[in-house]
Amino acid sequence: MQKSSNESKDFLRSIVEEDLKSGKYNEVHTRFPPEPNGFPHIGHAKSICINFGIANDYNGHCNLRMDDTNPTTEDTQYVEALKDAVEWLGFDWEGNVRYTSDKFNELYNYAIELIKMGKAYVDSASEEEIRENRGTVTEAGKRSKYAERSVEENLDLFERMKKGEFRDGEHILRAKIDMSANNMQMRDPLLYRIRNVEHYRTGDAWHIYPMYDFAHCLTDYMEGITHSLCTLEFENNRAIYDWVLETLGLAEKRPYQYEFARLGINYTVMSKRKLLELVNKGKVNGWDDPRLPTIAGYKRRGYTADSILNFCDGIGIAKANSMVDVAQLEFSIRDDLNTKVPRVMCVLDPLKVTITNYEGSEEIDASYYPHDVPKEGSRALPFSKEIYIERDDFMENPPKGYFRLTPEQSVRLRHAYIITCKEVIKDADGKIIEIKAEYHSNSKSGEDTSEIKVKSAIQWVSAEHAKPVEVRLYDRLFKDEAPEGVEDINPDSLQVIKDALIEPAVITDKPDERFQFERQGYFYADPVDYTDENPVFNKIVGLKDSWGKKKKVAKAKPETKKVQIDGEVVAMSEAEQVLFDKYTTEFKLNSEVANTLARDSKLSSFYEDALSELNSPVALANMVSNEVARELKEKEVNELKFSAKQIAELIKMVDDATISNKIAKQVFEEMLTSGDNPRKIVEAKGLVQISDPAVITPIIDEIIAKNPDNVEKFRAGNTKLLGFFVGQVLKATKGKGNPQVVNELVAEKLK
RNA sequence: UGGGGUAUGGCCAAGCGGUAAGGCAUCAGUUUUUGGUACUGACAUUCGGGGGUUCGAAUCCCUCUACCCCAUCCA
Repeated sequence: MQKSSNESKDFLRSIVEEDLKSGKYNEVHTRFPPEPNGFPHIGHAKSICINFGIANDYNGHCNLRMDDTNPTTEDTQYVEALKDAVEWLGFDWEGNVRYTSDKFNELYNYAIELIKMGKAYVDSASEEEIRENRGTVTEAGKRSKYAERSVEENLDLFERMKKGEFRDGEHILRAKIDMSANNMQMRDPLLYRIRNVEHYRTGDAWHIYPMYDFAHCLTDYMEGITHSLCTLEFENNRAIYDWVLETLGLAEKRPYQYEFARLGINYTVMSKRKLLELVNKGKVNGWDDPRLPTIAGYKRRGYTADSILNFCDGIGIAKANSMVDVAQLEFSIRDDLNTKVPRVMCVLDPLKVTITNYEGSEEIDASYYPHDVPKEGSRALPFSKEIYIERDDFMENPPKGYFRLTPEQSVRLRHAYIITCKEVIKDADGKIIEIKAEYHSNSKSGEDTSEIKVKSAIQWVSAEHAKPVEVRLYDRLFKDEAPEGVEDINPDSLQVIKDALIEPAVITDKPDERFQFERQGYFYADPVDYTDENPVFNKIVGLKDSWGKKKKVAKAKPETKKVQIDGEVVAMSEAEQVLFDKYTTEFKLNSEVANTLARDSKLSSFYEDALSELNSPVALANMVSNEVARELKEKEVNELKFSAKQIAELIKMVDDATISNKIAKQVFEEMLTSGDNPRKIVEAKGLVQISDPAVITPIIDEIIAKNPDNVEKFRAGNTKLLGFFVGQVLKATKGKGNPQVVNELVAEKLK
């Protein structure tokens, strides 16, 4: 579904929309291109949502592509996990899964083309030499002595590489770009390496494999991708992406790469390396361990696809590295399950309660859903003399604000009766082992005439009817907000309760696979270990617990104010200093403007040119140091469509009050693109400013009449609204109102 | 240190010269037979710091600072 255009959209969608509108492409085509060398995690989910989501939003297509160019790490079990993840999230890759390995032939031919163009060469230097010759971030690299080989020799060598005549590492194919490029990626990047190993799909057909930088752009191109969306760490690689396509002359409807920030979540790790380590070291039970941020883990834990989708939607897409709070994810799943899932009762830490004045048993018809969830359904809930309640729900010496059962405070058994504690029985160590209580026969849920006021209703199960179940309680895997590695693991991340007690309907009727255990949280029947003999439930997420939170002492966080250090400004050269002095003393420019001008020779010469046309040093300086400077950042003076003389003319009109500063900027924008004379623009658009109060006042009156609320707010002290009114009036005059006059008049009127 | 990026409340995030959106979290209150949910309200005189331009700056200019990425025959 396409978002309405006034809704704010992320920068990627803005780009896509723009490209569609301009006709750059007729249709969007994205791709989700993981390497099948690990299990997908929630960061992949974000990428999946972006790529497939954008394709869906704009009626385009999205390919699922295995970027399988490195035979040593990849495996088919990972491609299955990847396919499963995309499918589970509800996306459709339309047709076959794509593989970069399916394009090995075409890729090889493109490499040959590059060699023939003299743009690629076979380097026979050792790995170490290549690294040394690459230089450092501050020093240029040195081109390999093999770079001068003839096209024929390169072709011959490359073919023999392909045939498997060499050992790993003996030769390598590189692009011939620029060994002194500031962008390290452009220092003759590697294109093909020899790998005498089997590829999980192509077997032993190949002895050479393309590198990411070579394969990715071309595969995108061959698949007809329009927008190649990847994470921030590939920003530097964009230059090669463009170089390969441009060099090969693949300009028509070619894809362009855009980068977004990868997802980080606190209290967990997201890197493949660290995830693999957790699995391999046995810190968790496999890739689908419910504590892991893998898709398989979330799935097994009981997260719904909808909750993941909503989460991804909620966190947005931007370019700032960020760390999302797990609370956001937890909100997504609670929010989703709240309206979907039946409520049942389960006691995790049982405390026996004997109801001394109750005999026999009965079945209560109890709704699965609370009053505010519009779903139907109920179960038979057995009640009897002996029940179990949660140990936490009784306290002999309660703190203030405790709502549950105490010797003095009665409590309701959810869906059943109110009970009152009569006796507390303890063992030799003083541990409470049983409560003797009395029930109030006229207090039954739904037909209560007892008029007893209780502060809460607690969960319980009938001792005789309850079923024992295993419950696995998960907490965050790491105790550190930004964990480094296994040393930060939370030792209590998994707690297994072997003998929890659950009401029978859950086991016998199986009304669902996800439940809310009332007052505790959401739970999921473990898809792997659950059997009728040994039911197992995973805790998905706890309910919000404002009581538990209240009990915790709020720890004071040390308020550390960040100290801003001011760095040293580079000193001016002598010539710059001379200019600066001249500007400040002779022309009376303020030091900031003088500084900007003096330090930039393009600006200062432009300024002086303009000054020779019009003796208005301050106004010209402001224009040049602010507006012109922006244009001269990336352009040379001769690339500008406007001249210093035209700027002088523009300022002349400001000086003689023909136009306002605001209009001057508007005219300047126009000059930027059209190169027209400012006077001509002003005349053509009728931009002469309106300063006559007689013209402006009625407009102000109208605006004031239209916005009574804001007038009131303004008069109540919200002086920021002055800007609002001035803006409105200016808008009404199409920008021609003299802002100073408008400002004064508005302020006067609003008094 | 060269290059490429990014800075808006505790965490995400809109905003593109005219009243600082929204979500999560937090704190109050109302409803409630879940200390859940729902609802109501509070929560940035200020946008990394400092200057400048402008009637008006988170938005334009200058400058400083912090953080991230790049020197794998990984992707």
